[in-house]
Amino acid sequence: MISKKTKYGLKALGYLANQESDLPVQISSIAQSENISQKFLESILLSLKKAGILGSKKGKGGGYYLRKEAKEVKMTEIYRLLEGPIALVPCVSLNFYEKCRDCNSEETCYVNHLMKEIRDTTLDTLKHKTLEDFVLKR
Amino acid sequence: MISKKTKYGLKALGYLANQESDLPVQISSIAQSENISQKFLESILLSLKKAGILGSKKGKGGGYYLRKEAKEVKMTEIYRLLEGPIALVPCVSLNFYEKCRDCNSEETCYVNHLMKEIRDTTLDTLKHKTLEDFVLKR
DNA sequence: CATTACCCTACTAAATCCATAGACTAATAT
DNA sequence: ATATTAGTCTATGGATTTAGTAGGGTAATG
Repeated sequence: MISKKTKYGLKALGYLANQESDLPVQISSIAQSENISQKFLESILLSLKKAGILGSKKGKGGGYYLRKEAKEVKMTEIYRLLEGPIALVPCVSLNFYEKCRDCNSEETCYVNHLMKEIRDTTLDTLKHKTLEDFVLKR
Repeated sequence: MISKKTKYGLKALGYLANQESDLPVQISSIAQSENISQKFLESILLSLKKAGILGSKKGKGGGYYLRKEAKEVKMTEIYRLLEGPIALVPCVSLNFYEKCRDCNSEETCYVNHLMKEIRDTTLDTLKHKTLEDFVLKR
């Protein structure tokens, strides 16, 4: 299960990607359209900005906007940024690896093997996705 | 990320599946071999028993044992029992479905579509797995 | 000067992980 | 038979972490 943070972040990014113009969109618009707590969304967008995915502009006419084209924004990047590891267990994570304290050998660990398989399949579907897949065809 | 409960449960089931004989195995043996807090493991095994996967025998020579053959124990069943939904979001869960409060249409929800894809792929790998896949070849 | 992002803090609520302690039950030894 | 012991059952509680909410103030921009 992913956190609300991730879900909201994805929805917000989708909303921005579906924008006609490149003008900044203010937080309140996104929050309202996507039914997200504005304050919570604030912190999410901020972290996306710090990661370089979003840009922002203060003052009148300000708001958030995508810094790259939608097809340049990789889904794996977003997911790892918002949610963290894609793997279901730290010991099979590529970007957030951690050794299990409770098992001495990963080679003989059944759980390890199974989780590796799952990681690979979800990674496979995520790898080929970008924000552009969130843009609705019209 | 799965919980420790799920991880420990899987490891314990694997341990039982790898047993030579059908004799009950006591909690302490499993806990020791797999480096799991014995008391925590107790509650996990109990829930597996209540679900009909494990049987138990009290008193001297007692312990826990598999009630079915390893290949009869489906991985999807175990996962749902220990961890809950396989889906990453309630609105795409088959067994634990819940409507999102924040979106009105699932058809036009980007997140929904993406998460459905991920669900299908992990379900695909889990579907063909049983406890037998945890038995080490020798 | 109005608008909007930015930043900080503190709180609540829930879940996770695990410890502790005792009750109960069945097999074994005497 | 009876006592003993190995083991499961049950319940509770607590420490820690995480998710999410809320408020209020600051800084930049038009």
